[in-house]
Amino acid sequence: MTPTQFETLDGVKLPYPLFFPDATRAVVKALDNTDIESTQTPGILVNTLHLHMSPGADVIKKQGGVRKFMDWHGAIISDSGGFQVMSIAKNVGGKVNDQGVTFQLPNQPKSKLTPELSIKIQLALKTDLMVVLDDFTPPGASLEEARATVERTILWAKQCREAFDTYAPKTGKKPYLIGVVQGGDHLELRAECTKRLVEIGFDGLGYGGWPMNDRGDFNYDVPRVIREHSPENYILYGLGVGKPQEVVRLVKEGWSVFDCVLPTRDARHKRLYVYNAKTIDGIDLDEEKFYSYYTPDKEKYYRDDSPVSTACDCILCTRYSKSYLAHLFRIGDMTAGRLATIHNLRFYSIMMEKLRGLFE
RNA sequence: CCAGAGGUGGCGGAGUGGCCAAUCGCAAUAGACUGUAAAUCUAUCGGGGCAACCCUACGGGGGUUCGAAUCCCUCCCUCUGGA
Repeated sequence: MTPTQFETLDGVKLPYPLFFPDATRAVVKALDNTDIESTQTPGILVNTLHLHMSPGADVIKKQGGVRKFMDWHGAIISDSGGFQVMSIAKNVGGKVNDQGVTFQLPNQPKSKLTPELSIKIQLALKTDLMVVLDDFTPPGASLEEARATVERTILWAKQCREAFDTYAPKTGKKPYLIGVVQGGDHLELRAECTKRLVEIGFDGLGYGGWPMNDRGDFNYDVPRVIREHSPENYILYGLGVGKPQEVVRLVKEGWSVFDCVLPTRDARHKRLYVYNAKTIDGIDLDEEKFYSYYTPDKEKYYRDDSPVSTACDCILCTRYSKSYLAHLFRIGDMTAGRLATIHNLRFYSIMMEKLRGLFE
């Protein structure tokens, strides 16, 4: 049986599937909590490494966890910093070895992360779901390179499991602990990695990072293989997944948790998602093209007093016109990014509501 | 009327004899963005062949020169100060 509900540390139960927008540094860019709540977003994701660097786990621990720190009432999950192993340590500055990772960004203090420290920080953050530190397999990695990252990922996964069992509270609800499958495009390696992680034992498995092939197409073989080798009751989590159609398809294939920067980043970058249907009831996620991109600052919208979408009940669509939004983007006001982000998050939450039927 | 300053591509604004179809910024158009180094980045941006080419272009007209947005003459217009 695929799990049907996600339980927070406070005992709040949320129905799957769940999409958590990224609040990497304990803030969804351009929004405050009342904005996020208005989009009916059930939870958010924060990042271990970023919060470790600022304000520091001690600051947040002292205040009782991120939830209290930022006064967020929904679910809150954390990423380990594993993705930054690739995006920062391997690309910009830093070192990776079996002991852990050091990160060095220009004009920033050096920062270090080990599997144990990542878990300790996440426990201090008091998130509802946490992820093991993993060694990212870069896109296009050879079998040999991929195997090396898999071995290190397994090693770290064991250490994370041990750290979790040692330091997690002995009583009460514990956070979910998620292992991460690496292995790149090598399916047999993905399968092996999955099996070995299951052997160690987790509440679920995640994978992601850069799930596209060379042509930029989403590779659905990888999640399929992971699913085939995972126990029925595992939470399957698409880390950093994905575009709307990708989320829809993975939900249909049994994946239940997602986080992604796309809706929020795209919003700030003037890409809004708009359902092709005229009303919310009319939305059909089974249609091949169920949505379109809307670029808000085009000249042709300067005088358009209609709403961005009639198949949306967000603040932007119920209150403001295309013309007003175009104006806000044109003059570069922050409110443009805010309204666009609210809209895109509502787009995703509507999508997840529609997908809920598949889990009942 | 006199004295200064100036008129450059949709706009702002460089360029003062050839390397200028003309730096750059804005606007416009197209694209990218997937466990956030990102309110970012990339490309195009006079017309046509869409390359090595040709045409129309730097207020109008005329001239000097092998060659002018750049020099000279003249006209028109704008701004500032003075009668």
